[in-house]
Amino acid sequence: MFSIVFQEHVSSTFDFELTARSHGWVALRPFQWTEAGRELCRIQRLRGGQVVRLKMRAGNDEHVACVHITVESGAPLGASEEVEIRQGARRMLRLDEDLSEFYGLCQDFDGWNLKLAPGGGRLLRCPTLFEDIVYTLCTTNISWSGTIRMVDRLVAKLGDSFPEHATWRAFPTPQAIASAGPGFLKNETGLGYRSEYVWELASTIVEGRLDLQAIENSEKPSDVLFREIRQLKGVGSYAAATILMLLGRYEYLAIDSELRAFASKKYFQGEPVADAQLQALYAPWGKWQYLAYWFDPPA
DNA sequence: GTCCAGGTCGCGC
DNA sequence: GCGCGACATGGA
Repeated sequence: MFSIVFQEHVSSTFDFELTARSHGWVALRPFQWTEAGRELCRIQRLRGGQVVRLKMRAGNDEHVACVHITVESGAPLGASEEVEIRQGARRMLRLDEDLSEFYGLCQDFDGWNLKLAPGGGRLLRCPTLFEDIVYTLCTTNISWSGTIRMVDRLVAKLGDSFPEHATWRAFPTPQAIASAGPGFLKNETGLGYRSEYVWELASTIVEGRLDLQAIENSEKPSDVLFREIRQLKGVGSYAAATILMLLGRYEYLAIDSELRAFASKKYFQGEPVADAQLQALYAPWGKWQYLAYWFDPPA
């Protein structure tokens, strides 16, 4: 077994643990948080097919925030594989995202008292947008325990294994999900009616009819992107707003039962709240609305 | 059995 | 554009 350590630096304020545990993604396979080592682990399949294990932890450099990435693999890594791992880690931890404007607003926005510790505000992502979208589809119309279970089975049934550890599996590729077919997803992963959506997403990618890389790198305004993402089967306004968040765009609120309950309790004395009222509530935050909600402390 | 979960689709109006 | 029932699955 081979092991190597990379180091990634962050230019601005960054707190590794706050980032790793910023929202539910850390509980979804193949992510794993190890409390003892304060490590974020993930089994990852590289484009070339090799399956590696990443263990990420805070760096101990006093002057520059950094992340240590230990990579375990069955074979030595090539240069392109190192680049892929580094880029994946930067995406997961949003090391290239500039939140300084949001930090500034948190300091001095009248009437608001967001609970954002220094170096927080970066919501964990998967190494690829595809995985983020599948996760998101698995959060729709289901309890959180159901989301965990569905993703767990998806990985267990269709993910590639780490060498000599059959149960350490990476997230399935679009190819694996596309060729498995909707019937397999429905019968083996418990995705239920979402099976069609996940299968269609994977298939359109495999067939080249959907270019997620183009969406990832798009310079288009967020409202245009929102409408494009919204075209994906199974992606409504909640999911589209969530996916925009995962693209680093925070101007759409992901309105779901959780947000409704939270805002109703904190701002409307427990009364039912219309979506328009929720929009109006966080509208002052402009392009930072999603984060404003996420770090808005309970009453 | 019934209801609902970090919703969305397709229909009819 | 808006309101409505159906949708798979598992837990309360």
